[in-house]
Amino acid sequence: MMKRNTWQREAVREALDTTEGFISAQALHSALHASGSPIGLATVYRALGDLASSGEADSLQSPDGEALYRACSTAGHHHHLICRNCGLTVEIEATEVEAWAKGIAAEHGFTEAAHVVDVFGLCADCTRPAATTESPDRAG
Amino acid sequence: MMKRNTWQREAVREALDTTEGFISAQALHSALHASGSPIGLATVYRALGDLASSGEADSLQSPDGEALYRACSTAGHHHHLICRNCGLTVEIEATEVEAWAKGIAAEHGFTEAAHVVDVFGLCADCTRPAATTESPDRAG
DNA sequence: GATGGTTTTGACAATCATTATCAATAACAC
DNA sequence: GTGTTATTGATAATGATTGTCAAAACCATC
Repeated sequence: MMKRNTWQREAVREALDTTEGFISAQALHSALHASGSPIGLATVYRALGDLASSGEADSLQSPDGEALYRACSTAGHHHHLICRNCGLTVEIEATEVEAWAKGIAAEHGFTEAAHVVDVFGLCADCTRPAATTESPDRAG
Repeated sequence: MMKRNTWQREAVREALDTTEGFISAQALHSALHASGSPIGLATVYRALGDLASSGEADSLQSPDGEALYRACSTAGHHHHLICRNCGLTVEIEATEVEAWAKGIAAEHGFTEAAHVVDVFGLCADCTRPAATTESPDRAG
């Protein structure tokens, strides 16, 4: 089975690149449609899945059980600081946590330890009280 | 609205208590049915949700986007070390990580930081090469 | 123990994300 | 250009979860 290059796959890759934070497959599909692309939903799912398994994107599960994707520049292992209001995402390195995870795992006899470490919060902008005239938009 | 005690809620609490690792709502419902309980699926979902929000159980998203629950003895905030093969779960404290998460969040202007920190690996038993005569059972 | 107000239950429909299906299409080697 | 074959996309199917609402259960009270 040889991989072929299609404009659809390119479109997904590009849309992901130009997206600030994490985005769901559904939202990405909507965004593409809004830009005039007739790409199909199933194709977006497939492309995102491919991107994720090839390491060009990384994915995480939102608290709602939705799969979220993001283009990641850093090829290596890293984590995220995500604003739960506007979706702003900061890639963070977690040297200490890596060490900690490895240590904890070893301590309990575990091997091949992988870990899920993501921090959700409110970014500086979204921290301003909602009582103001405007409430920040939800990214999507 | 006053909470009432029903045998259903007790059944869910107990089933969760006697379960080794994390379990999904569906699986817990099946288990209860298998034990002869006529409890409804919706009720199991409700009970688990209540248990989770009252802090008596904690929940996490499986890589498949399923919500998994587990009775937790430790009332406070803690994390998990989970065997991806047999489901064995160890509750761990992560003082360092708490501090780190708070620090990272503050450093980037984030507030109200919550974090998802779970370590998946192979426990000591499951680490033994699969080439042996027996392969360990998958917990369910 | 019976009664009544209110919560809870449960069968089922509805919703939502995701995956499978499969004929039509498009990419690539020649 | 031609043929082979991976890819697409509309839609159905799946599977987890939530909403609905009348009937049943809980519990304070008599």
